[in-house]
Amino acid sequence: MAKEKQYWLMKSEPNEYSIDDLKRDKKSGWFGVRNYQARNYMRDAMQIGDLILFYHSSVKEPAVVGIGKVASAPYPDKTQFEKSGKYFEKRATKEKPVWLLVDISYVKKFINPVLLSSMRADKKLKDMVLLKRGMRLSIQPVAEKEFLHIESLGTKK
DNA sequence: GCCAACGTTGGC
DNA sequence: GCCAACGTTGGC
Repeated sequence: MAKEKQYWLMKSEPNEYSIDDLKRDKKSGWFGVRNYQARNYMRDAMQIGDLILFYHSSVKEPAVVGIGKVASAPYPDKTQFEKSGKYFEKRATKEKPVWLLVDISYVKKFINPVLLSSMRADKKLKDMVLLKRGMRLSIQPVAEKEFLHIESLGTKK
């Protein structure tokens, strides 16, 4: 049941977890997602090998800053069991976890961050989920042609 | 720091 | 099951 490769965009605040953190760690669990739609993408849709646009949000110049890759099957987010942590989920049990996540591995950091403002101005990206009004979902599907275009913008000298 | 747009919660 | 109130996200 090998499906075609899929593409995603995942937002992170760089003071929480940045592309440089991922570069250092090589691989990391995507902890702390507490939105059902984002969880469902990780739990039901993502496949090992899918590529990720790594996006920095809540900064002066929001931008896609690099690429990652889905590196695991979904598994329970351990932070939901940490009673004193901010991600604690009282409805969750070990048998029935509420929140699942996948591991993301580092692929590359862009030479040129692709700014949100330049993506908005780019006709080729006019249908991107990210650019839709009111869109704040932290994990979003990305079309292949959008992914390839952003990758070329980010990596060209 | 503001605030629009969403998502979640909880009373009824 | 509705919906008002509240909380959060995230660009500006």
